Amino acid sequence: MAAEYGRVPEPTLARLTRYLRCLRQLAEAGVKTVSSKQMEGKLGVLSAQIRKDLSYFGEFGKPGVGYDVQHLLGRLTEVMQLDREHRAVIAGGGNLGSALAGYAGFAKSPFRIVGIFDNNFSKIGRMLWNLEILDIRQMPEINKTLKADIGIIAVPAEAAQEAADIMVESGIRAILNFAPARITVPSHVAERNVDFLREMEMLSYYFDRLPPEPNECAPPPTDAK
Amino acid sequence: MAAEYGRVPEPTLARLTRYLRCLRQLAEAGVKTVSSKQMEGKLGVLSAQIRKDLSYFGEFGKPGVGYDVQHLLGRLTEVMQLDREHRAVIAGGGNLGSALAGYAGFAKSPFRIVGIFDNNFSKIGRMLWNLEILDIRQMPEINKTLKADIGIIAVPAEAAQEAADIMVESGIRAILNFAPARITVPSHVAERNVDFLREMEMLSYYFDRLPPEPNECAPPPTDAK
DNA sequence: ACTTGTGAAGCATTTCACAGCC
DNA sequence: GGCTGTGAAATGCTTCACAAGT
Repeated sequence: MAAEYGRVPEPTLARLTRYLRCLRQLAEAGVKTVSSKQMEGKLGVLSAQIRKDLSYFGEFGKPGVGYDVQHLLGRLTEVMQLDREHRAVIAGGGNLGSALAGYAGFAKSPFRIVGIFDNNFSKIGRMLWNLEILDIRQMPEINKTLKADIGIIAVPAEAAQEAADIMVESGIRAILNFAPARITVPSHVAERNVDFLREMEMLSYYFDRLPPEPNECAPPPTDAK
Repeated sequence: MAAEYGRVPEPTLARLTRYLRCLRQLAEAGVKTVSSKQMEGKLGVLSAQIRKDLSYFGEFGKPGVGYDVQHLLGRLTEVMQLDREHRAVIAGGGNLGSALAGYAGFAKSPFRIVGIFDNNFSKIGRMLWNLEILDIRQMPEINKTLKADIGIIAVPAEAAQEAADIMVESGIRAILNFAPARITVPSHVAERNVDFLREMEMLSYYFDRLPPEPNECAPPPTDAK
């Protein structure tokens, strides 16, 4: 296990999760076989890109035929390590932490929320869904039994680094940071950011820089490309 | 207005939002002047990268001195069009929509949530924070008065495309999609995705592919600041 | 006839390195 | 001395195009 594949580009990893979703749908629909060209039609990713992405992890297809849906689904699930349960704790019992703890989409995923923590005494002890909000200062001790390896940061920007530090001390190996602030973690801890304020700011940039809405007329032959 | 800068790489725009946050902090701290090298120290972005990014939009610095914090902050805020209010509507009155509608971080941003919609009659009419949940089927009509230009999709994956279509029909010009599903929009509408399940799946990949935790030995010369 | 897997070409972004200015 | 702005080099990712397999 934990096969070594050399450095895989991050965009490839991101697309892999899309291939997986597509394959799950195909499997559910009972489709036996799929070609990279068919997936291009469904996903809008060039077939050559799909084949190149898959080639980082092995040879899964048969020339002239395509890929066996079940087999490819299984292999990619292994590659992404989504074939085992991942236990996660949340830091922050506010709106966002609460929404994440109750997210229905986790049910069909390998991720389980096993603990929720806050530093605010008015929240500690309260129930959120089926979990009691615990004192974040006790996370290192409590996680010896919780055994979570993923930490989700859902606290205000100012508290994000502090939460990250406690998670690292608690033995967390991967952190998903929702706070609009950069955190620093040691190199043995994986980290990704979900920063929706940034995404909104980027949307803002594109205002008045989009093509005009086509009305009824034939589009002008401006071939600005 | 709406100055044309040629094609700006997306990674540059993403970093611009980080420069802005850094500059706001510096301005608040009363710092007058900053060099790209100092920002490299704070952000971990190479000074040459910072200067190249800024060069897409103009020449803001003085050789030998650096950048005037207030001036650069103002110019970048204009460039990103964050100097005017953006009105946003949310589709989906569940956990996530509710958390977004109540997000305290919007207070210090140019973004205002002006409406929240759902298709579920058991939710329509209920109050969420200070807003009544409205019938999403009426969004095209209601948005004539709301005049929102950003739409936030916080519905389950299966309903995401439907929500996007109604938003486009309502005159929305930019969509932020939180659903773990790809949506299709016309080219005059900007679109970005916030897909935290994907981020968790990518974290999963890195398990057992991280360097080992250092124990007692001399700390590595990581110059994290 | 159709599809995979992959070198090689093409393109985009990052990093280097330095002339010019304070 | 220190810093900016920017061509040029280096790197990394995507797309092409085709030999080989079914």
